[in-house]
Amino acid sequence: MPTPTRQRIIDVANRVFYENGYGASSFADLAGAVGISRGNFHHHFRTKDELLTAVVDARLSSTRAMLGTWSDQTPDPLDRVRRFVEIVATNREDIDRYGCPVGTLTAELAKLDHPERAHAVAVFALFREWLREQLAAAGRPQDADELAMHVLAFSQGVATLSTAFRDADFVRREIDRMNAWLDTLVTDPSPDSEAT
Amino acid sequence: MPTPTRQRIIDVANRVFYENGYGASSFADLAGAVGISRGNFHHHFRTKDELLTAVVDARLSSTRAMLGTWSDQTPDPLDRVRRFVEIVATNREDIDRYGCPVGTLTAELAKLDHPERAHAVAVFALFREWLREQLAAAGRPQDADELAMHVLAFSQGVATLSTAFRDADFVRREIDRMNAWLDTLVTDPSPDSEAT
DNA sequence: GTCTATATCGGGATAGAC
DNA sequence: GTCTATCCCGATATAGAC
Repeated sequence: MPTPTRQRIIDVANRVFYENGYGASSFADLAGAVGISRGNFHHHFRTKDELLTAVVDARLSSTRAMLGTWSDQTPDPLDRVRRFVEIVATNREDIDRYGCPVGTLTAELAKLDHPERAHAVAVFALFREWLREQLAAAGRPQDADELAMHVLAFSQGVATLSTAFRDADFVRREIDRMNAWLDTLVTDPSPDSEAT
Repeated sequence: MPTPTRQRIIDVANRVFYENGYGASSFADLAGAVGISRGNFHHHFRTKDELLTAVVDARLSSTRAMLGTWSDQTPDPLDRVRRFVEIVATNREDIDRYGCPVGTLTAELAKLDHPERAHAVAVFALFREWLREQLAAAGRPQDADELAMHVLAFSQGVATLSTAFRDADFVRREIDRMNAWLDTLVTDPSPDSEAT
């Protein structure tokens, strides 16, 4: 059986929200991209906010799946972190044009003071928690969350400047720098290992 | 004499664009905030794009002034960089709610594929060039631009996650980490000092 | 320069036929 | 489930009086 219309709408909206922004995406755009009428569109999603909730849920679900795959395919926890670090290069063309899907959506919803903001931040929290687990397993249980936030900040900084300057060399250099930093984590003593 | 209406419009729009985003800011909002009629508003700025150009020009000008002040008030080039690094803490309350003015505007204009995007990126370029000068003066002429981009990426990463998680401790930790990294710059040999 | 009035368009959202 | 037709509102933008 073909993909149900509801799911097709979510998939299209996920992409259109990413490319054009939430506020700039109209029902007419979305219905046209899905290939259905606006009336039918409203049959599946009464309001735009309702659709946004479904899109964020879909992102939460696909992110969970992706992180699970990474965990399955990569035995070494530090290599898993490196796989995360690499996505700013893997998705570079999209990022150059539209930025990071998570960062740009949370930023837009913050400005709109939108009720879904917290929900969107949960996608960030998924990455944060997964990175925290890997860094704890890599020998940094004491400061794993701080380090996870640092890696997350790296990805957001690189994504934002990649969108601004569109410089592939910059992205590569920052990834190399981050990987070198990750190497130091296991050799260096963790900050409060002597304080405990 | 009082501030001319045109300038008052630019000042208000600068702030409203920052807080609500460019696309979500209507002429009615802006005219109301300035305290004039919509008709009068259009007398000063025919289109929203025209107003955006004026706002970005104002930001370029105020950024130049701010960087000049920092240069004047701070003798040591590395201390100047530290002053830049500190702004994510200084402006934390605004950043928590609205993100970085430069990063969020360029991201939005990228998604809108807006002609003013390049103009908005010029604000980033101003910071980049200023940071490059300071880092070159601090003893890193070979890789000053790379390092400048790294510092810029730091600020954007911290700003984006600050908007998402609103965690002052995280911001403080990242600033401390960046300052520690800046310390290593002068002691460490620069990458291609032996290659030349 | 500033206003009111108005034109025009596109947005979200609903009703109801098929 | 899907469509057409329609409503209502708010948005940009213009015209013209004062």
